[in-house]
Amino acid sequence: MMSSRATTNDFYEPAQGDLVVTPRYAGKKQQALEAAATVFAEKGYHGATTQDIAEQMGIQQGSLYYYFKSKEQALQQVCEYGFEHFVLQTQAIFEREESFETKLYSIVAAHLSRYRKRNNALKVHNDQRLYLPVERRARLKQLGSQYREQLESVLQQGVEQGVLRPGIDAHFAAYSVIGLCNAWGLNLIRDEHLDLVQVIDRCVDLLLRGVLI
Amino acid sequence: MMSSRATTNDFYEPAQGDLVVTPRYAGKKQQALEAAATVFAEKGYHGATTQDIAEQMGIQQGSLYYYFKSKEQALQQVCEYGFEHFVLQTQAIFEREESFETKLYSIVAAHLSRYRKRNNALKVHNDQRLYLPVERRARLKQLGSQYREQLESVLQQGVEQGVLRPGIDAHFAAYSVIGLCNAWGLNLIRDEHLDLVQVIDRCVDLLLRGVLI
DNA sequence: CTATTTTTCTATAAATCTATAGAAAAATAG
DNA sequence: CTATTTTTCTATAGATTTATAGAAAAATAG
Repeated sequence: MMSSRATTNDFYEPAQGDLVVTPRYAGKKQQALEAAATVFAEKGYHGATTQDIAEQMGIQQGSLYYYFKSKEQALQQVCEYGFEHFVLQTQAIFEREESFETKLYSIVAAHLSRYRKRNNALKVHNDQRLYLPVERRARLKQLGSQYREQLESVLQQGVEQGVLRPGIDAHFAAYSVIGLCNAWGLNLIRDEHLDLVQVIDRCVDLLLRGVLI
Repeated sequence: MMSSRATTNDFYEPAQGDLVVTPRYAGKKQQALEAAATVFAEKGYHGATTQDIAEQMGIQQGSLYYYFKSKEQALQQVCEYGFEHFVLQTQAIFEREESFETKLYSIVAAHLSRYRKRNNALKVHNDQRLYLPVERRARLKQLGSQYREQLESVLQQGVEQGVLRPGIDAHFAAYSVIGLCNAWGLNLIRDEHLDLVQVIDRCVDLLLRGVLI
């Protein structure tokens, strides 16, 4: 029996690139994604070679093409893998019934925790996705909008409920939350000794109350 | 007469790489730096070729090596050029005698304005400098520490003068200011229509007062 | 104008990298 | 165990890329 592993189309294949898959293949494909994520995160997309990725997996360079059609497809799949995880995980938080402050705390905590887990795929998404041609970024764009819109609506609700100052622009605030989290996320990766909980607390505190007395 | 353009050492040469320089050379070298900055900013260090840079300058690929010893040296010089400008410009602000709020405003304004001027070299410094081997990053590290320390001392003064809440950690706050500015800087580059002054006002407001009522 | 110096060009060596083809090895099914 | 399918390996074509050398052209000095 033939599996449908060899799809004819690069773009519409499902996330893992396979319709019918042996358990062994699924596991190795996962390994391939993580090897690619590790290498792309460290060396950047163009700085990394397929040789590097294969080495990281413990296979030969040519064998890598059993799991990826091309280096570019590997980048796309790593980005989607990392960001999808992230967005779906945060999804749940948006739907909870909680106070604004608690919700913001959960969002920041989820965002920063991911970095501490050294999520290479998410880092690759943040730093390298723009090296993909636009056609390959459609899904990423959709996920990004979804995330930002939901974050915006949390903030908008805060304004409407009178918890936030009336002058606060939800769009601006959403970008700022994301930006601050990404900046501290990098620090968390760089500096092993940073206390995750303390960083979360301080970020939330800064966002809520600012620095003034 | 011989100029000392050909230095024997890659690392200790002055910023422009030249001790004695004809005016024509100086101008062209400047062009070379900006061409490299433009190309590195758009395609990333590894994604860019010396061919791309030469094309951007309007010369042949081989001719580029009259201005740079290597592609790596070009990246180093672009990063130093961009960051040095930035740090020196901001230097002045730190030394002024002004209220905390005014000072913070000036700092954020200076940071963000640079991005709006599409400062490719600064973007390259932020995004690509880690692709340089450590030996080539010594000066950049020094400049970075200098900047962060001065920003920290502004914040520390704020705490000591009782303008800022006692719980504020100057180190954390300094990183946050930089992180927020860099995040919005990218947006300013991406979206031509963003109102610079509005972004500055909102960033400062968020940092000072947070989002809570 | 002529000689000298500076700048650019052309051509190319040498290294590297992606992607493919077909053989070999390993795993699985009957 | 044998046949089939899946996975990996080896070898390599073909394209790109960095960096260098030496000739040619342009600018400058005397």
